[in-house]
Formats: sequence, C-alpha cells, structure tokens
Amino acid sequence: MPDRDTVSYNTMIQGCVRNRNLSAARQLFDEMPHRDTVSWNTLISAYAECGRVELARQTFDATPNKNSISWNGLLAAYVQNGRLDDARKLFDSNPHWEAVSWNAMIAGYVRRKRLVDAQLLFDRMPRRDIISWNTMISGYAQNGDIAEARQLFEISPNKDVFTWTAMVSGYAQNGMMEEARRVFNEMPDRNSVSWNAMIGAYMQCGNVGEARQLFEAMRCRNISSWNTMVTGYAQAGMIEDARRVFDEMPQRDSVSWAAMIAGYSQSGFSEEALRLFLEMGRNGERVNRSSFTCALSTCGDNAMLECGKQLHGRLVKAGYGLGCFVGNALIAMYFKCGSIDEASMAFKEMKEKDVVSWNTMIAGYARHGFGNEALQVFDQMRTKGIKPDDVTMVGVLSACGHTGLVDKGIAYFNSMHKEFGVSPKAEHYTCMIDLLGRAGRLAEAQALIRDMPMEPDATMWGALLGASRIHKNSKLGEKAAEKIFEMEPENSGMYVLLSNMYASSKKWTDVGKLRKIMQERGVKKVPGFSWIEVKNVVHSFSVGDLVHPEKEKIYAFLEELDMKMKTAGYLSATEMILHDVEEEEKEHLLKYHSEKLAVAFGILNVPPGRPLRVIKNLRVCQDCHNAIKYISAIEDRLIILRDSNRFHHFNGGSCSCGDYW
DNA sequence: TTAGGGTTAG
Repeated sequence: MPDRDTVSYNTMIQGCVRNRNLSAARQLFDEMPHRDTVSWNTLISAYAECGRVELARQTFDATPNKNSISWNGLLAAYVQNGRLDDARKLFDSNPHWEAVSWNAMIAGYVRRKRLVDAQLLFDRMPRRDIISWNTMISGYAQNGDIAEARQLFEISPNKDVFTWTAMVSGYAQNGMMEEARRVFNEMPDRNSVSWNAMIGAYMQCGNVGEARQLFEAMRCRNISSWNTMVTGYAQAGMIEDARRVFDEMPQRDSVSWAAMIAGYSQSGFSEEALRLFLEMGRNGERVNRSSFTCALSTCGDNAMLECGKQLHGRLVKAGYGLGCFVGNALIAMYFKCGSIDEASMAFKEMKEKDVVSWNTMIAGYARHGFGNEALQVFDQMRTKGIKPDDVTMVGVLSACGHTGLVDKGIAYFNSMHKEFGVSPKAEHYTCMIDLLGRAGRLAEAQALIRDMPMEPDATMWGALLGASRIHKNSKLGEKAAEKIFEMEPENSGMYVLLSNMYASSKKWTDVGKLRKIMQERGVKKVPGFSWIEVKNVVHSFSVGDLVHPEKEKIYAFLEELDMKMKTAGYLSATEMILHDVEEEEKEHLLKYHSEKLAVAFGILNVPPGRPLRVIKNLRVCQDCHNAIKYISAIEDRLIILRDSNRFHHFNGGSCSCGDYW
C-alpha cells in the first residue's frame, strides 16, 4: 500500500515542478518523512527539464530503488541538454533498456545531426517500434538525405500519420514541392500538422496562392495554421495581409505575437515592431524568447542602444538570461549599436554557445575593423572544437579584408574546403574580390571573377567597383558599373560610387553624363542622413541641415573646429564631391555633411570622455572620414560611426578601418 | 521517444 502522505507530497512536488519552482519542490522533498521512487524520479526529471544535469545525476545516484523511469529520466537529462556522450555512457552501462530509451538516444543523435551514430544504434535495436522508424526517417529527411529517408519509408513495416508527414516536410524542405504534394495527396489520414506542413512549404517557396487555397480548404485549422499564414505573408513582404490574418485569428498564442513582431521587424517597420512588443506584454501574453529576440534585432538595426539595454534588463528579469537565441541576439544588438565591450560581455556570459554565437562575434569584430580580434575568436572557436560553417568563413574572410590581412585571407580561402569542409560559395568569392580589390590587386580580383565556378552577381561587381574607386582605376570601374546597371538598373548607390570615381579623377563631363543618365532612368540618389542618440532622444541631420533647433550653435562650433583642423594639417578633399562647382562652394557643402553635423552635435551634448555613436544611412564620404579623424584627436574623443557598410572607430587621429572602406 | 507554426550570424 502506498503511503497516503507520500502520495500527496509527490502531488505537491509535481505542482511546484509544473510552475518551474525548483526550490519549493526541493524543500518539500527534503521535509518528506518517507520518499518512494516516484518522489525521487520527479526530482530527477525536474532537474533535467531545468538544465541542471549535475543535480539530476546526483539525485539519480542517491535514489535507493531505481526503476526504469529513473534510468530514463537521467538519460533524458543528458540527451535534452546536448550531453550525448554522457548519455551514451549511461546507455552502454545498462543492458536492459526499453524501446523508449533506444528511441530517446537515437533522437538525441538525430537532433545533433549525428546520423551515423543514430543509424548504428537503430541497426542494433532488438525490437524497433514505429517511433524508431519515424525518428530515422525524419532525421534523414531533415538533414537533406531525402533518398535515404525515402528508402526507409518504403521498407518500414508500419506507417502512421507521423511517418507520412515526415516525408511531406522532408520533400518540402529539400525544395521538392511536387513530390511533397504527391505524398500529401496519397496520405491515408491527414491531421492538422500535415496540413500545416504543406501550407508552410508553399509559403516558404513563395507560392502564396496555393498556400491560401489549402488554408481555406482546411477544416481542422488550429493556432499553428494561422501562425503559418501570418509568417508566410510577412516573409513574402505582404505585411498588411499578415496583419489582417493576425487580427482575424480566433485565438493567439505567444508564437502568433512573435511572428507578427518578426514580420514588422524584418520589413523595416521598426516602430510597429516595438509597439507590438509592448502591446504583447500589456495583453497579458507571456513575452517569449522569440519576441525578445526580434525586438532586440530591431534595436540593433536602428542602433537604439538605450532601448536595447532596457530590453536586456527586462529579459534578465523575465528569466531569459541564458539560451542561445536570446544571447546571440544580444551580442548582435550590442555590436550593431557600436558597443563592442557589451557585446563581448554578453558573449562571455553565455553558458552554452552555438556556432551562431561564434559567428556573430567574428562578424561583429570584422565589421568594426577589429580583424585581429575576429581571428582570435576564430582560433578560440577551433580550440573548443566548434566546426566552422560557411557563415563563419564569410566573417573570417571579411575580417582579413577589412584589416588588410591579404595573404592570410587568401590562405584561408584556399584551405577552407580541405581544413574546415566548407566549400567556397558566392559569398566567399565576393569577400575575396573585395579583399583583393581593396589591396589594389585589381588584376587578381578580375581574374577571380572570370574564373569563378558561378556567374558573377551585382554584389561582386559592386566590390570591384568600390576597389576601382579607391585605387582610381576608372576604366575597370566603368566596366563593373556597366554590369551592375544591367542587373540592377535602379541601384542608386552604385551610380553614386561611379560618379565619385569620375569626380576624384576630375572627369567632370563624365559626371555630368552620368547625372543625365540617372535622370533619364529615374534613379534618385538616396538622401544621406546621420543620427545620434543623446539622452534617449534620436537627433537626425541631413546635409546643410537648417531644421535642428540647435543649428546655430552647431554651425558656429563647426567653424571653430574647421580652423583648428586646418591648423593641424587638414585639407578638405574637394575632389570627392559629386557636383562640379566652384572650389569654395564645394568646401562649403562638405563642411556641413550630415555626419559632421551629428558629430558636432554629439561633442556639444555628450559629456566629455564618453564615446559618440553616430549612424549614417549611406557610406561615409571620404572628406568626412578624413575630417572626423582630425576631430577625434583635437577633441580627444572616441567617435564610433556606423555607415551602411561597416563601423569606423575614430580615436587619436586614426580610424579602425585603416582608411579602407 | 517521432511530424507542423516563432527567434539569432551573413
């Protein structure tokens, strides 16, 4: 007979665990007069769920009468927390496992993409059940081995709705939409998951119409179905349709909110994204990790450092301090706001780091021109045994490019396939064209474009055009520009780049011609503006700004600064301006570029000793870049400027970009 | 212990 007292204690402990109140659970457990195996097992699985693997192990070791549930609990603790090798040790230490445990171990391998280990275990299994088969089938399907999945599917002794749905989404995820649809049509039974998988697949391949038709024909719609539609519309750029579905849906959960926030955030509707984030909390919905992640990403995109810090505080309070997605979003936010120190703090504080965490650090340092730091992180990553992926290599190559480590970059590029198993893709070739071009090795950059195993795209020609501008090779620049205009006739940034190149060679007739072409084609130069956040208020400036309330103070200060700069040896680079006007007027226009206005405003309003963080929507102009170097020395300020391409840290008269951008 | 919806790096 079970002790009635013990049973009610167990029930209470389970209640605490459901509310994730571990300490209350532990207290009850400690004060129990008699514990049975259920009590011990409850505690083991509670620790497992909260990621406290060591405590789970200790509890397991102390459990007097272990049953199969105790063993499975500890196994799950290891598997769920990614400690597969510990799980395997435990698994091998006990010959009496049930199918559930075999399946758990196999699923763990599958989740970590260790298909070989999964298959070996599957082959050794004495009695496979349908879940074992399904785990293997979906494992292969989701890892791109659709042929193997299909083969297992054919020979599997039983098939249920899981099996069929795994095949549908497997085909869909591998871009085989016709097969996916065929399997979907053939399925003997479909549930809402099967429908949602098919709808989501259509959405992901851009077939919004087919997705909508299925959604409308579907009778077993659940929240996920609606969420799929919200996400699909948002990702197709149909943000209004997404909002309509979001408003129409009969019930929302935290995923619905997160999907809508992400939609706004990714479509550039930052205000709406942040507003919805706040509304989510007010509506009593528990703000989940993904909403935090999206909101952080919005702050990063707009360089709203203060807002980002507030979110950081809120998410720590909400208990979301750990975890890869949130942590990675924090790192990225701090980098994008120009705060390298806080980015690396956030990185250090993460208990578990995934490949994205490392990639974010490498790319972050690279964008700031801290190439050596980026490469140090890359070395640490390899020391820790984390396998670099294609994004890692983009970061590494651009770190080399932005720091002038040309030979190192070439060496990484040549060995990346052999050493890291990452074969060069278009992005890597773009990095290399940029790297060679910046270094003035234009012929090699051209040769690379010619001999690549893929067609060059506009970004690659853009890298070559940028390099031609820096090294004043207008012939090559023209060739690159021609290609770009063929592919992207409305890319105004490239017209400006080309025009600047003509201007710096004083080819004013060509500048004029180009301006005429731009007019004819209706290409508008995007107006440049810069902004700076002071005391939680964003101040933005355009060239020759006459709107800002403190404009007189700013202009007077700039005049003063100009004198000091000239004394220190500054020459205004009148050659870089777009228009062919009188020298004096050119100088006048340059003096009041938006980035200079924002810097001047910052010096006047940010307490001495604190860095200035200025953002510009376009690339920084050469004259401003030169001037801000002088200003950083004269005013003894760290000035961090984010332009559309990268970061510049101006300090003591020089810039972290080493004058290449 | 298996299938679907949200989030991070470029």
